[in-house]
Amino acid sequence: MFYLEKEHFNPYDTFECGQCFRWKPVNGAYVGVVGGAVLRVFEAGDRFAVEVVLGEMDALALERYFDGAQDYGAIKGYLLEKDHWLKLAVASGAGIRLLNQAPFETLLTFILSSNNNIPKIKMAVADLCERYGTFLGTYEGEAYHAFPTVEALVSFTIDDFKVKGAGYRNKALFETVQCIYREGLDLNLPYALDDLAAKAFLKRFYGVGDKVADCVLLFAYEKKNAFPVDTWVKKLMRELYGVPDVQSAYDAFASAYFDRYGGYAQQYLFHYMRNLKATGKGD
DNA sequence: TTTCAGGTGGTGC
DNA sequence: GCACCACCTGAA
Repeated sequence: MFYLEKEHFNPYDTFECGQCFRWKPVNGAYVGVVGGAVLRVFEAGDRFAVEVVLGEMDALALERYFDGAQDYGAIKGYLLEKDHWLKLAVASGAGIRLLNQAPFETLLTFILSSNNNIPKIKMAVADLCERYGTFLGTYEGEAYHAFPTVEALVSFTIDDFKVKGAGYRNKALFETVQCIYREGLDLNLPYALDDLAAKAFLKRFYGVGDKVADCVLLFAYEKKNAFPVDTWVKKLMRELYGVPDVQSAYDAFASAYFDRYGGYAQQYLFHYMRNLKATGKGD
């Protein structure tokens, strides 16, 4: 069993903030697939417990997945001193942890996210795994599948990628898988590359632009200063910080203002904006 | 029946 | 460079 302190972790904040699409609430707990394992996260007294219910995952891998190397006290302390909005955002999303996910899965998942919405992204990822992923077993009457590998997907046609909810993005999935295979690309390479080179590595793929590339840098390659700029983030930069509605202005503001904790700032602020909308208090 | 969704690639200037 | 625009499709 692996444990996370409540001060810097909450399943809802972490799993519903849009960084991952394979976790779902089950009987008051959260169940999700990570690599070849199925995990269950539940409240255990003054902290949360992570139990491996199917497959295997060692403590080191769990710690890495849950971003255990980072000092969240220090990150939050740095951000909430910045301004009023970050103070509110950090408080409202105090349970967010940035998960360190597998590169191939994160790449394909965020290709599916473009001009899409969260329920449909989840649907597409689930269908992709169900069809082409390795069966991991059954837990509480529910079947679980791993995310498919490059090798498993490379023989499929463009039509095979028309999974439920994918729509026209099937072409991007197909092209990306083909490109990785054809060029014999090592998806572990970007870990060792600097930010610019890593981003260029990702943008070679059809269907990967600035936003998707930044998401993969942040959620898979542990580039914690990556700052994905989507419509929500643009909105909050305009409305909270008075940034003009020009792409270059958004980029310049993000790197100058949030510095090395850009990814964390983005998640706290994003979470905050979405919750404002969800509770009907904001616009 | 429309409209919208956590963008991207293609086109035209 | 930058401004448009089409694009699958489930849900409201």
